[in-house]
Amino acid sequence: MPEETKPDFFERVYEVVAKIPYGRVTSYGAIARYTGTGKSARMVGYALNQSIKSSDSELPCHRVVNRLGQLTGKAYFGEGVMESMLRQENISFTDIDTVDIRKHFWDPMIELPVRSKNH
DNA sequence: CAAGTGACTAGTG
DNA sequence: CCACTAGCCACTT
Repeated sequence: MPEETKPDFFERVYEVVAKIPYGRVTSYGAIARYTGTGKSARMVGYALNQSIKSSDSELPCHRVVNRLGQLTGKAYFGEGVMESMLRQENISFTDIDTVDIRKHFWDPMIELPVRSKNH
């Protein structure tokens, strides 16, 4: 029987998400670009969806929002859970379902050290 | 195997 | 600003 044949892309997404600092948020597209796939922002959300199902993921997937700061994945956390988690981290909101992404945006392309082959 | 779906985004008009 | 399109790709029907 086939085992979990997850693409490496999923694993790379998990690595990046695990490094999002407390009190910061990033976007699906930003993660997609950092992992090298560019336009597959949809798969980032898909990967997180898979991880959240295995409850012991421990990934701060609540810190991932869309490019406008909207909590497009809140439905997968339970009622008001995502908002609560973000507010607990002192993240400010500009609307009912929207965080102030300009203030809290964390771009892995900038903030994470680029993996160079020379190290 | 074809068609539909989705936690997205950038582009066009 | 709004509506629509194309690209993306794993997964479901």
